[in-house]
Amino acid sequence: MSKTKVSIKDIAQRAGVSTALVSYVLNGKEKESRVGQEIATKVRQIAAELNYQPSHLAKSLRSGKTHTIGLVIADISNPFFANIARVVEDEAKRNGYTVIIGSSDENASKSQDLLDVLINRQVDGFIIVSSEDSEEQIRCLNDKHIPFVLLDRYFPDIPTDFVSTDHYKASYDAGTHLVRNRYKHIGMIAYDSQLFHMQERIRGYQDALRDNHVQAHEHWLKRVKISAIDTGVKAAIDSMLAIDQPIDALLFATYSLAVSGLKHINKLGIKVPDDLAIVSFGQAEVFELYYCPITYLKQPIVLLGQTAVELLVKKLTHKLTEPAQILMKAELIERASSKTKKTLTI
Amino acid sequence: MSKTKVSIKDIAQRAGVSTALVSYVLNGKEKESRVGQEIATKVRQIAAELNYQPSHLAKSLRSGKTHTIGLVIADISNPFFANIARVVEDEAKRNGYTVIIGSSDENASKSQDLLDVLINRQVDGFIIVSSEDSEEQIRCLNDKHIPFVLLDRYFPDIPTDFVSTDHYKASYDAGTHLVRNRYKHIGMIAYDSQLFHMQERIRGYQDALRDNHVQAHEHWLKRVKISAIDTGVKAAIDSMLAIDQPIDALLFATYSLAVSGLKHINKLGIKVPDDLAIVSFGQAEVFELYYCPITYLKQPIVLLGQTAVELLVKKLTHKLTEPAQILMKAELIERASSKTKKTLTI
DNA sequence: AATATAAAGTTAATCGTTTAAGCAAAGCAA
DNA sequence: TTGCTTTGCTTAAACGATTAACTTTATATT
Repeated sequence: MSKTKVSIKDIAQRAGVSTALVSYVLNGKEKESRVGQEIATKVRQIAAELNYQPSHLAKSLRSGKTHTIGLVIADISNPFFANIARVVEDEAKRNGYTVIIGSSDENASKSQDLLDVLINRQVDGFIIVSSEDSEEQIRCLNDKHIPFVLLDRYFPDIPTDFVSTDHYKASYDAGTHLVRNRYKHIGMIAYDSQLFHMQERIRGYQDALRDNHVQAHEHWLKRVKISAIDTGVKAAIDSMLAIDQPIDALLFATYSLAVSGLKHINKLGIKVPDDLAIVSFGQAEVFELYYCPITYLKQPIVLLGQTAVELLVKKLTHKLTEPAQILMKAELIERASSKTKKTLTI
Repeated sequence: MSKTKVSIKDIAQRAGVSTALVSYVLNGKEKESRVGQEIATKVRQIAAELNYQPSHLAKSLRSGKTHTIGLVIADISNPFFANIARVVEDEAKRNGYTVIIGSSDENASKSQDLLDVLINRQVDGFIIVSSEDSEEQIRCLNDKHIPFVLLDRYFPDIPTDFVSTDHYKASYDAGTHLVRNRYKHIGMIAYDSQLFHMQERIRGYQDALRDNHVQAHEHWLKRVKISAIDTGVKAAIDSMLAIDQPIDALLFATYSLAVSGLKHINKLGIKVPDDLAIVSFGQAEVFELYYCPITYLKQPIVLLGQTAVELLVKKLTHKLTEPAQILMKAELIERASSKTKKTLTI
């Protein structure tokens, strides 16, 4: 009923003591500060009676710690990031932290804005899925000694902590899987991005072909601008099918590319996997429910998110000294979309 | 380079004035506070030089306003909520607010925890997609005069502001659509929930059948526990197909139910729409990419989110006096999964 | 008895900002 | 000269909590 929030001062008044004493008691520092037993219990009781809730703001202002983590992702409405966000949220809560999420739209300037806003809000640290052209921003955070952990994407040239999937290996596995299943004309659609994880996915694909003695065709690899996925993917697929050695298998570098690509493939009336085998990064219901379930690379989202939080919290509490750079394995979930190719029996 | 954050005090020192003056200038109160022209520009210049960023914490502590909105949803990893979250995030940012998102898992106690944490963080207000059994919590917020706007779900018995889809009409439209397309045995799978929006969806379905002179069968409506979706949906579908008048069309009350249901339907080898027509609430890629694209009820997510933020901001700035209760229409997107039933020609 | 130690609590500064109230100097009118 | 207004700026309290440093009283030690 009491309109005003109850503060430490109110408790002090009722107990007839100073605010300092109340603070000591409520922070469990009675021993160090030699507070009397009776008065301590009295204070605690009054606090309970008044349903005292300490002010986060005041605490933070004093301590410089907000117990808040900034999570910077590309887009919360993308299932991959939404799942990451959920894991981070839960794990952070377990550690007494609150998360503020911001979407950068894979855009350097938005990403910078976000960082500024969050720094201004004095988040204690960041978990960042870096976006295109944000290398300088990460360098800057490093220089300013702002604690952060990179998630899923990292910059090999910057010495930062990170938790990431082994994108190279994942892609390599996907390529090898397709070759083993007798596909010989394997295409890949990736983002037109300088980000290292994308380069690694591409390199993994290329090495897989090379190591398996498949002569890659230059038109089998297409890079699509992130700003125009649908038109880019459409053009890429059309061209990959029109060349002299048309593809019989296609690897999508991301979930969004796959969704866009599958739409187009449906429209073209192409049959998966008989006309075209499919493997994709990412995971979602759509891969399960497609008429021909899609083989995909399942990233260890829960572990990635949990580890990132764990690492960051350790940094924040100075329990982490040496740099942590963690790579995790993606799992290839084999479904019908890439099953062994039927060879023509003449 | 300067290690410490620059405060108003630093500026005051350099300018040789008091902190009060700096504050006046930086808040554009030079006129009211009769600050000299020269000194004002000097202060502004120094602030720019030092790249001064006011401390949100201090401001908030003083003003009691954090310019933060708490968004309480069931689960950020669910596409519907993820999309809502994205819209709310963007719209809030446009208004100078930061959003803290929390997932309640459709669970009253988690929801209460969330509210407590966020109130303690002194968010200025809430946007809430209420969860099961949270009616009392909403009443409580109302009593405490904590500003909030309900989103998508509301309680008819509590006088609150809300922005919601017209669930009844949406469901009614879906039912009518199926009847018009010659389906006569129409089932519905809903959540076993007391929440009004779910009751409305059910009522809409029932009224649609009644108004179209379809005699409903008691086993055509199944309520599934939210804690065991997969098993519940499986049992529901099995039973709806096993009865004497098996269903030829099925309406899913939510996206999650549909995903679960479609999985099972696939496993059973049931053909959509020939064996069973499908309509579902929600929207997602999976509905587009299913072998037979799914007819769905498209909720005006962007408008819902934007309006909720707009309303809340108005409340927070006292520009809203009378209660706002807004219902928006869902759009029925007709796809192949509910196309006109082939009637047997003998 | 003199002094040291311990016990129990208070004072006041601090975090960074806002803002009501105050003060001094100058301008103006009578 | 006296008094009033205006201008330009400062003082200090407040928001709510923490904490180093201090005071006071009681008890123990030599």
